[in-house]
Amino acid sequence: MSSPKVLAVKRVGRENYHHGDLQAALTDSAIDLVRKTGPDHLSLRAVAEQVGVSPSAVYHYFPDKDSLISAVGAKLFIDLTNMQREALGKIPGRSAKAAKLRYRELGRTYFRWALKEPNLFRLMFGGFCRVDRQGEHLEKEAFLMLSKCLDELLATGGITVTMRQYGELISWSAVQGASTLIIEGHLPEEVFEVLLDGLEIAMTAGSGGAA
Amino acid sequence: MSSPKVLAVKRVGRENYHHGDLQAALTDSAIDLVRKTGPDHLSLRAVAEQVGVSPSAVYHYFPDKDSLISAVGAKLFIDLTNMQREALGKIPGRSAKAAKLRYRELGRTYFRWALKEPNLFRLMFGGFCRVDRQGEHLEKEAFLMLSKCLDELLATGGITVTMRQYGELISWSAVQGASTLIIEGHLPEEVFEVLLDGLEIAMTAGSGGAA
DNA sequence: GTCGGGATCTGAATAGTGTTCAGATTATGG
DNA sequence: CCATAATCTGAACACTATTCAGATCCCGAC
Repeated sequence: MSSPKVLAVKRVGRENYHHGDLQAALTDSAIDLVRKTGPDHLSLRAVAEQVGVSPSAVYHYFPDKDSLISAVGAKLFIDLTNMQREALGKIPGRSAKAAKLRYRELGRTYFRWALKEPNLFRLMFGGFCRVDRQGEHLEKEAFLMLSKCLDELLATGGITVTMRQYGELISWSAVQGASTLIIEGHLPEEVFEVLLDGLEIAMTAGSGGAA
Repeated sequence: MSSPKVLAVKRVGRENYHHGDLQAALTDSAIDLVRKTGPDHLSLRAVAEQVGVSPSAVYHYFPDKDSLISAVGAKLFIDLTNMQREALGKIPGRSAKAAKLRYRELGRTYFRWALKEPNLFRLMFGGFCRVDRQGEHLEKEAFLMLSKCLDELLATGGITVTMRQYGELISWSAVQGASTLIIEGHLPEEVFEVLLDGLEIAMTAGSGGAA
């Protein structure tokens, strides 16, 4: 994800002036720096330098630093949604077992993302980027993947009718919360799988046993 | 909470030099400014100015700005824990109803804190402050309040034996996650009560009905 | 009392930040 | 091929964190 190709694709001509796609190069570089330094401590000048451009050039594509950060946030939400979609794609089948696997993998993907790139996760959910129109649209897709997953669980008897209506809310909140608490050091890493066990049991509401 | 007394308690003598408790005055002022500006965008110089002291004076009490922020974080965790304790104190009784009320109020207190002071909440859980020894001790107290609450729920039949063992994890994660998602604008404010309903039902695992 | 030592705070300086803007550079359409 | 628009630079401004030599004050020893 997030374009592993070379940053700052320059044209052939002179040293700088008009290189290929500065806007994307800037956000890519910003992601790279945020990953290392954290969403605070991100320097607009460092981003410009890494791309090989003057600081003021940034202002032709973003009105200010916060807008650049918001653009980064938008890109990260796209990346995460894509990973969720891929994760689901790798688990086919209409069985109850497959449905449960998909549900867990949805949560794991979310958590793995947070654990692998805590600083990017902090950028997304730490009040750094203001959500906009297309952000809502994207969020709707991620939400729908979860909904569909829950519908399949309901159809295969994986969850009760009563709990189905709380499915999205409880699942998303719990996974989001556990991810935060773990990367901030308030809970040990191992508890996440335990949480998934607990969620599964809670949603089945007495029809199943222990993990 | 957090000492509503006048900031920057000065001694009688000259204008500045040796005012009462600079360390506390600095953290109080920092809290005040973070509340308005957010954990990023906090200026050490602004803190110093609000207290009426030179910027370099800060470095006699904190090695750097991050340490000041960490101190603020520690204070906020104390405040939140105190509010939880107070909330529990206002709901006495050993009945099942009282136990459920206490459980919900614990979650509501957490959420109300986040909703009332989003910037302080972000400071606490946004990777700004590194947790230390006494922080762990404090966290243990908050965790124990939740555990006791769950024990009482179990004793009064409010939750199942199976779910009891996941109680702290699911509750804390879900409340933490929902608070984050709501203050960041990914979920509407009203869903929090719905989440509490869902949690209660999930923990009772089929023995109860709808809210 | 007063005098020295230690704690406390100041002032100035350094290096780095976001942001603005006049102008230099380059690409492109007529 | 040239004018125009898009793109980027360089220098400037106000602000930031951080350091350190020295001014200031409190307190205990004489």
